Amino acid sequence: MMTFQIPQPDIFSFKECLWYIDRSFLDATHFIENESVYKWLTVNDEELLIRLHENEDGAALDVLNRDSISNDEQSLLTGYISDWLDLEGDLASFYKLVEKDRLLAKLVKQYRGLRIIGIPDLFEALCWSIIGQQVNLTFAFKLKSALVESFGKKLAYEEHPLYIFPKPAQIASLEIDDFTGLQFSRRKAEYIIDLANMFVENAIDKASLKALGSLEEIVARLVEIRGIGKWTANYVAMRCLKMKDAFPIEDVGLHNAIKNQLDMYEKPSIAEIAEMADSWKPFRAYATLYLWRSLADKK
DNA sequence: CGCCAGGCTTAGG
DNA sequence: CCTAAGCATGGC
Repeated sequence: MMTFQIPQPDIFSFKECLWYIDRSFLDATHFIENESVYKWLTVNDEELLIRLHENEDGAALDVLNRDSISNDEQSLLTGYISDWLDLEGDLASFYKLVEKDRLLAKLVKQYRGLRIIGIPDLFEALCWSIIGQQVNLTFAFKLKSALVESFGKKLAYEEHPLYIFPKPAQIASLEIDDFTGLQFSRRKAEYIIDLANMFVENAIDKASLKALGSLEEIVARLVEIRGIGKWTANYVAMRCLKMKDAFPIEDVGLHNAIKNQLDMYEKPSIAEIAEMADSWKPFRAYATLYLWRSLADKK
């Protein structure tokens, strides 16, 4: 095993980030034990078993299946963690922006240091958001775990199974019937298989999507894909491309969070949300994150 | 059993 | 451009 520190920003709470990761405890692509996250990553075509935890100097990363790593590997791993936990995100500016906000002022104090937990792999992010469409989260986690356990690469950490999310080529070779047994709807199976084919044909990739630059262009590009609407496009822009102003305004969880926080009798309309979210620009993704977080601690 | 769920597509104005 | 209906699969 070898260990190194991850440079971390001033405003950062490992505990809050861990809470968010642990929320998807059914997700077999990671595992949490003793406040440490275990995950297999592919770095330069090699599989590394990492353990992310916190020590007296901040966030630290162990590579469990290696005695040493190259500088190149260390910088790739550091970059991965930074992307995963959004360590570059400017929380200070966001907190400043909402310090008097009627919804967020309290939440950013309560969950200070929580950062957007990313899904760095674009294919995984898109699959996950398609899975999450119009079903409750409990069921969505169940679907993802079935997908990963059926078609992902099975590795392990000691006695715990730990998987690598299936590659597009693997999914592209499947039929709709391969999914229905996993409780996927035929429609979602179609979307995911078609998407996998796009990746195989290099019709979509993270770098060129990011290169489009603006949120509007990225969303416009994504919604051209069948099965991806505005909600999914913004969700992926938020969790994979780390666009700080991405805003899944149609999100039911967001609606419920606002309703709770403002003690409303009915969920707010899209128009009302758009209006209150105007002052959250250009950090609407972060506003969404903190509102989602609040759902676990209903008032 | 009924309503809801971190929506999308299609048909019809 | 906007609205409504239909959809598919469970959780609670």
